[in-house]
Amino acid sequence: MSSPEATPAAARTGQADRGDRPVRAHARRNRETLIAVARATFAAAEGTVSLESIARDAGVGIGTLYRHFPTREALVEAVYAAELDDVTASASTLLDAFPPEVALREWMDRYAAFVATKRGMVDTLRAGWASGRIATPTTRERITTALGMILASGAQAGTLRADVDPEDVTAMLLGVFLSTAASDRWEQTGRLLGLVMDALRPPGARTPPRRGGDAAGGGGNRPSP
Amino acid sequence: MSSPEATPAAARTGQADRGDRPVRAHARRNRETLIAVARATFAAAEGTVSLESIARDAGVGIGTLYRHFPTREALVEAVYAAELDDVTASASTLLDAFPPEVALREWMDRYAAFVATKRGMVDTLRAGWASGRIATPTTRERITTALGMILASGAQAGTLRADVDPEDVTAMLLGVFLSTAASDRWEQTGRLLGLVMDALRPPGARTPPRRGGDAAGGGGNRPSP
DNA sequence: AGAGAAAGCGGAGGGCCCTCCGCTGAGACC
DNA sequence: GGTCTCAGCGGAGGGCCCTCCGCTTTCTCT
Repeated sequence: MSSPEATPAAARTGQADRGDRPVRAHARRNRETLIAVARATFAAAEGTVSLESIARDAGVGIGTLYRHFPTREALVEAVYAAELDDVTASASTLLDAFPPEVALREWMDRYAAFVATKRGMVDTLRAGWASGRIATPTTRERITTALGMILASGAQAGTLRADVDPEDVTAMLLGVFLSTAASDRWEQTGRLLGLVMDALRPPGARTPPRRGGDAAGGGGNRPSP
Repeated sequence: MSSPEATPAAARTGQADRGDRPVRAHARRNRETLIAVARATFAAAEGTVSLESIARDAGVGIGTLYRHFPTREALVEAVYAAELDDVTASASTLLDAFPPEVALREWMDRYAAFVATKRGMVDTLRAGWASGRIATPTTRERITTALGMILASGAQAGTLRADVDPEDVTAMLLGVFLSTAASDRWEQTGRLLGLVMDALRPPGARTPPRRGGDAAGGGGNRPSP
């Protein structure tokens, strides 16, 4: 995802390529092809996906796939990270539109929906999350940042606790997804997220009736998709 | 332990029931050897364990291992289930000794500690939990039953919510373990269990200062980044 | 005791994972 | 353009997973 290495202004070749060409063109293209094929394959497949089939479909050798993505997790994370922007970006959008505690629940739902579409890679994603191999520096941090923004806003408004570490909430969410997002336990995911919400409200502010709509003045189930 | 149907060890009693085929003595011994070897190997190993090495160490062919345990999960669950009794049994013991909400937290801690010792099989356990392949009929149910006992007791005492499904709490716990029990995030596990406790208290009964910036009771010395 | 049946055994085999390494050709420099 | 060089390529190879099937051993019945 990043181009760390910096070739010292190799720009002056015949055709200037926007000033920065650290990687060979063909290598970059291979990488992109691999991600594209992987995304499609992961989305289509239900169970495990063979990396060799991805390499084959992308028209490269298995060695090339492993050159670009040293582990299965690396490839999965690349696909996952590439699509995560929508989720993280929606945090501030939601905060503009709703009070923090409503925005939080809504954001959780969106994240859950996002994860639910990752069928073909859930297993790997799961293993990677759990072991910290995935998302420690990159992805998880982005999630935690988005989450932290909402939590801080709610803390200021007094509708969310101020004494929780956003990282703990991230872990909690991943845990909920890990334990429910695999099968068809979609409603259970919703109930568990409700429990998480309950844990995040300040002592006095819990809404007694649990089922139904949490309301809070704005309709528990948001109108948006 | 499962032991689907244990015919009286009619290894070679003169008369055996004809409707009911006893398991051959040697087959049973093989099964037990496999579980014993697997338990030792899983406990010793840190990462993934080769099933072929288990079969080899048990002195049987790989085919025999797969005959007894058709999937890796089946073997892991057999080992796991065999040691689960201590945990489930402790539920009623704890209820005798403590008020329900204290017993609940204590029980969670014990379960967490138990899972934490399962190092060599966490990955498989995780995948099995998440997919429902493990523990759906057997193990998970035992956990849920133990948990339900504590929850019911707390509900009656008014110190725990009455409107939560024990199965949801089981899923929540598994989620917490799934997302933290892998690495050394032991203290995070504690904090997350604290959040779960908060979610399970009835609206009025939350203890305001207890957890938070500092820690829950014992040694939450986690530095927040 | 002897024989027949089938439960149970073991390992070959095919597929996937990931590593390693010799070769090719893109790009830099002349 | 021509040459040099190493980034990048591809696939062979070793290990593990799991299946399949012919052979062995145990148990039952006579």
